[in-house]
Amino acid sequence: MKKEFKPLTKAEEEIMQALWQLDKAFVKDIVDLLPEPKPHYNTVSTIIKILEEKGFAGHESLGKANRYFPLVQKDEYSKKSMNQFVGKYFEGSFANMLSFFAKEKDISVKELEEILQLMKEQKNTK
Amino acid sequence: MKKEFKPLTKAEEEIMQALWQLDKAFVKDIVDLLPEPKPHYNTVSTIIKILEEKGFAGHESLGKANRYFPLVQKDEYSKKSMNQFVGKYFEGSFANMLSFFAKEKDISVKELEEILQLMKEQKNTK
DNA sequence: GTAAACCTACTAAGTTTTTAGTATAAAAGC
DNA sequence: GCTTTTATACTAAAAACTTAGTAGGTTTAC
Repeated sequence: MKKEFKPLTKAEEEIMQALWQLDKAFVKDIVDLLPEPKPHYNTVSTIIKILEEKGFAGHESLGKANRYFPLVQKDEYSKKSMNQFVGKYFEGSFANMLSFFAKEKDISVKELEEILQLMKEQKNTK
Repeated sequence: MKKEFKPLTKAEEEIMQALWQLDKAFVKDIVDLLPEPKPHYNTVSTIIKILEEKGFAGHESLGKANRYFPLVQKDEYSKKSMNQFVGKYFEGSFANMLSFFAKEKDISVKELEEILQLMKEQKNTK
C-alpha cells in the first residue's frame, strides 16, 4: 500500500512532456522538439536515463540508438498530480475545487452546462 | 506584462501552507504546527525569510520577535498553480480537465449536477 | 543584576538537481 | 577502408535547494 507520489522535477517533466507528445523518440527528436534555448544533447540523455530509473520511461534498442517511450502515461501522471493538488489546496474535495474555479474563471452558466453535458457523455461512453 | 509563475519549492510550500493555516504566526507557531519530524527552528526561519524575499510573506515586529503573515493568499496561489497545470496537461482547457476527471474519478451524474448547482450559486452570489 | 530561555541574522555545509564535457564506439558517406 | 557524424556511458562541475550551527541580542525569571 503505497501512498508515495514522487513528482517529477522541472527538467524531468519537460522531457517527459516531450516524450508524451512524441510517444516514441530518440534523444535527438526530443532536442528538436524543445524550444530555444535547446538543452544540450547530453543533458537530455542524462535526464531520460533518470526517467528510466524512476520507471517513467523505457527504451528499445535500434542498432546502437535507443528509442524511448513513456511507461507512465500522461493521464496517469496528471491524475496523480491533480489528486495531490486537490488534497493540498481543496481539502481533498474535487467539488470544492470545481466551485472555486467556476467562480474564479469567468465561466458562464451556459458554459458550465456545456461542460456538464460533456461530462455526462464521457460517463456514458466509458 | 509578466507571464512568470514561480512555483514554491517543496519546503517553501510546506511553510506557506502552515502560514495560510495560521494566518499570523511566529516561527515557533509554525514549528509547532508541523508534524514530526519537525524541522529545526532555524530552518523554518531561513525559509520564511526566503518567502519574504519572494514576496509571499511579510512580517510585523512585536518587540524583538517577528510575526509573519501571508502576502499571497492561498486562493491566488492555487489559481495560478492550477492554470499552470491545466496549461501543461489539458491544453489550457478547463473543460478538458473537468471532463477528464469526471471520467477518472467515479463522479456520478447526480453529483455532477449538484456541483453544477453549486457553481451556479457561486456565480449568483459573486 | 544575572542566568536561562528565546529570537533572528549570518553563514556554511549537505543534498539534490541540472548541465555539459570527455571518452568511446557504431553507423554513414565517400 | 577511412573520415565524419551521431550515439551513449561515464563523470564531474555548477546551480538550486535544504538544513542547521554559531553568534549575539532581548526578554523573562529569579
